Amino acid sequence: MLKRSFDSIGWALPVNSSASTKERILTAAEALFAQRGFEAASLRQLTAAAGVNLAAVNYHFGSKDNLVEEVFKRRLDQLNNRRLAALKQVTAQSETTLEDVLGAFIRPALDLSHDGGGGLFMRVLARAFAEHDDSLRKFLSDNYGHVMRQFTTEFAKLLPGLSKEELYWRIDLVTGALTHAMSGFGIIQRKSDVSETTHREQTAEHLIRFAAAGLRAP
Amino acid sequence: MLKRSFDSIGWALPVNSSASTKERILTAAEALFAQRGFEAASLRQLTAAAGVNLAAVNYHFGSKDNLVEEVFKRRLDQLNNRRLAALKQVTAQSETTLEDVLGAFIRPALDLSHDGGGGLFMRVLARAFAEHDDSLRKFLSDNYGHVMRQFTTEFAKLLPGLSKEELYWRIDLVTGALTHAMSGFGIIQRKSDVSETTHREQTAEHLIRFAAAGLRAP
DNA sequence: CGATAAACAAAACGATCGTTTGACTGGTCC
DNA sequence: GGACCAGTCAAACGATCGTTTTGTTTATCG
Repeated sequence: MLKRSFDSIGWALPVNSSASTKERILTAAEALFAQRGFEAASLRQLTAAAGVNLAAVNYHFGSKDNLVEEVFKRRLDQLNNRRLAALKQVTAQSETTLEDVLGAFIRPALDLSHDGGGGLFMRVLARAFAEHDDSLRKFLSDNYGHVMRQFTTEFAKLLPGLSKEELYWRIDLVTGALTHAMSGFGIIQRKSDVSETTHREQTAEHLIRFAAAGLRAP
Repeated sequence: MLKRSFDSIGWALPVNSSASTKERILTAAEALFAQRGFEAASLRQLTAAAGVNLAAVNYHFGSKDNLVEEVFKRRLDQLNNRRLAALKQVTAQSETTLEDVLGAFIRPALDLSHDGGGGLFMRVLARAFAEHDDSLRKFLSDNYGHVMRQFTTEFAKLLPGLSKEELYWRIDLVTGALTHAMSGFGIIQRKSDVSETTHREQTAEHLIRFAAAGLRAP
């Protein structure tokens, strides 16, 4: 198989021994999926990392596929809720700027990369994006659709000169830039003398500045 | 395993029966890797699609890993050459605009998605991006580095007001938007009444307009 | 022609995969 | 106490994986 620099996990998983078996599986799954991908991550690696029996996955989740779906749902619901809450907050202000809405779109996504105990989920999502599965597309559309529609409506208000098609295109490109930044693949790497929080805020600022100008393009 | 809408390939591969075994394997591999991923695509599916014997892969390429690398190299070399040629052409003009350089960066990548017999490679690349493997990062850096440096130099000339760090960030975000657009995952889908060529040119125009504004952001 | 080597094909190899089975545990309720 | 049940565990199942082996065909060249 492909030689990877992490044929063994290499770092200890933060297994909370007091957590339930289900929780421990979910936590380990998120990390392992992010690191190895859905197909390459085996249930034997996963259950060993989680400190549970091999059969526990099929017992608690029915199948590996269901586990994948659960890992997704857990984080996507979080992201959706935070995005909508942030959007509600900025639109409640007397004057809402494009940067405000972009912040509500971008910051919860970047935040997700480091809290909730995981922080690797965005890589999972980036991988899933790339997998380009039709059933995944439908799943994301079902779970993301209403959020994207709300943001699109707000963007449209703030960019009245844009045609619908042009607007869809540009939001799509913003999503691409955001996904790329989140996946951490880009050339920009956090320097060791910058804290994770600071780096995330810098990323958000760069993204918002870039995206705002792109959206406002003539 | 994950239920996919294409558990069987579903469409006939354009296997040129006169092509050499090596070529047929490479062509089939590119399509299958794009569709299923590197890990999920089995040599049995691959060789069946290519119309060659199972052992042919290990005979001609040594291993599945080497095959993956060859698939990459073949397309990346093409992309690098076309980008550099396009860049050389626009910088030879009396006046080079930011849009020109962006076109030289973006158009060869978009073109790659539909010619050369494959057209699925960019999905492969997008997947690879998301896999976030360190060895892959090194591989891409080795094969991409000099091209990116040349483009960065040109961008720097055209955007004298930008700090180096800011410039790196913005080029990275442009790359993200480009990758996303190429992967075809976005909400924007080609309509059936638009030809592939037209759709590609529209994509290029949207991308260039968006990226130029983003790069020029105050 | 005979020799040499590259190319192809069929079959099997050991390993690993997701999943299932059946036994055993500890606790809960009648 | 005995019946019940969710949970855990070791062990095994059949399938599929990448790779190797072994033998045959095909082509090249002295």
